Amino acid sequence: TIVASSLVFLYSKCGSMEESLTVFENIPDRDIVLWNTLLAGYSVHGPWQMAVSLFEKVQNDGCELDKVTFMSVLKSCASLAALQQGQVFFSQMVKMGMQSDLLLNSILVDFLAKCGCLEDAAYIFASMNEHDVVSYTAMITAYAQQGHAKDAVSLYECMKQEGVKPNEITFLGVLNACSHEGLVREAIQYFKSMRTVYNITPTQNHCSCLIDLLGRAGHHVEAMELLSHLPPDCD
RNA sequence: CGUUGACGG
Repeated sequence: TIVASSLVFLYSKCGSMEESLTVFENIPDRDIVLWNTLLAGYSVHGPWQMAVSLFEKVQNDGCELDKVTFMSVLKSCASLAALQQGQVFFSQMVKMGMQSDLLLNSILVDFLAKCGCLEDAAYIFASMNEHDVVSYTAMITAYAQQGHAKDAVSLYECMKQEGVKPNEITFLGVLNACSHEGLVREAIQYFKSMRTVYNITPTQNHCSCLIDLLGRAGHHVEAMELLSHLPPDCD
């Protein structure tokens, strides 16, 4: 059973969900962690609907739901933009008296934002008593994706003031925000600060984002120049 | 003990 559990983990980790499910079903005594392992696999690799439909079977199997279980299904609902389904999970969570923590709140922010409920996401974010680079980045990315570039940028500034260091994913959100708003100067400044302030090497994703931004703003010369400095295997 | 969060065009 230990070997089988490890297999479920490994298959789930690498996205071989059919194999994972096959092994899972042949394990006689499944506990909540094993269920969570499977659900987490579906929440990352899909099909996300599987996480949702398997959820009700967890309790039938005699396992007690925990935070990790809800994280997986809420994450799946986020990917599906399934607002109502996610709200059902959330209210069930509240009814169970489960207290939300930093990770769960980050998922909630992401879930609400992906469902188009930006205000609700911002409300949850504001109500959190603790933030880290992930929760900030989730909110910044949410603003950026909905075209609220200024909110994204100002939240980024706020994050720096709080002493939270941005990472490469944060910058993708910030650059994306600048792209929407045509904030060329700011984008270039942020881009440069990645190296100079945070010792982060920009990836191809960052470069693509910046090139796209420059192109959209009509700065084709600069865009071409940046392109010429990139590794040859760029898209 | 093993399972959990943010990823641009």
